[in-house]
Amino acid sequence: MPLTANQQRVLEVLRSAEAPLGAYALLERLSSDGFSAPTQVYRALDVLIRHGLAHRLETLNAYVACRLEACRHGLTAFAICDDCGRIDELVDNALSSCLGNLVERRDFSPGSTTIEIHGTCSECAGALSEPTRHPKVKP
Amino acid sequence: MPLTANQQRVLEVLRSAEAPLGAYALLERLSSDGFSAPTQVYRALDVLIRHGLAHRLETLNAYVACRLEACRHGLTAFAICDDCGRIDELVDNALSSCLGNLVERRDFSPGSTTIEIHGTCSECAGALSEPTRHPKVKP
DNA sequence: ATATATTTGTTATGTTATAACATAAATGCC
DNA sequence: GGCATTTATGTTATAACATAACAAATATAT
Ligand SMILES: [Zn+2]
Ligand SMILES: [Zn+2]
Ligand SMILES: [Zn+2]
Ligand SMILES: [Zn+2]
Repeated sequence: MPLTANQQRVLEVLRSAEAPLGAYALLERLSSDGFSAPTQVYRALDVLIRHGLAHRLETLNAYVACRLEACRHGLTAFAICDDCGRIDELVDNALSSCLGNLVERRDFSPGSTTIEIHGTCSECAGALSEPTRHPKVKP
Repeated sequence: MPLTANQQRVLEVLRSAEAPLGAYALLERLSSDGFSAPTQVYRALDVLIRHGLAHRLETLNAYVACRLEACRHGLTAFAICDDCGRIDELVDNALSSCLGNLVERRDFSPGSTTIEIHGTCSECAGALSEPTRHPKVKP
């Protein structure tokens, strides 16, 4: 199922970004491309997310392009560096089964699961005093 | 450290609710109590959350009273029933160590972690055709 | 009692997301 | 090709969630 022009444009901007972008930040970057209202961005994001090509980060109200193949076949956790804003996607069988067991014990039928880990990435932890690249990130 | 009057009032409303409440829903229920602006609710919530007496559910933009003692001593996951709106707090050592291992392998230093599992609770799964109690919940 | 800090009230504004409806473009059928 | 049906897009307006800024009131400490 191919993407429409708008959907491709949104995906390209997400892919070229080093950190998550909010819908209005996307809108700004796409205004030269004909986008004029948030609806257009949200509509494209909706499709991209349903296709697994992008993710919404609930704790940031922001969006990223999917960068992990395995992502479609498992539960994905996001490691979010609060210093540089970068996102790492984590898929792990142990984690999936852990959560599976946990909800099974409660007779809970899981649909979608959100896991977002805030903290400091290895690069930012190493370079203690260097300037950060994407300072606009929530604590 | 005792709570102020406003903080207690917000906490009481949260405790008496069967499902998470948004800040403006809280404001409505507290308007007869002198609350007149969202700031007042958010300020109280801020304190309650910092004290571990309440939680914010990122995927719902809503708030619940903490109902689990163990909560303060571990990573808490929230099982959110999309049918009835009820929340179950889950603390599990296996899950914690799973996540710990996972981030350690990536040299990521975790701060706070958000885990929210949407799905259907056992009661709602059992009572297949009964009317739901809190229909206003995101999918 | 008076200075200090904290809490509260109030108004305004910022940020994120959706509703509603009109237009345009693609798709499938004859 | 014409025509109906669906899908995508553009546009305007509004809803929902959250914070900034500042003044007034209250608590606390010396
Ligand atoms: Zn992904
Ligand atoms: Zn970093
Ligand atoms: Zn709790
Ligand atoms: Zn339920």
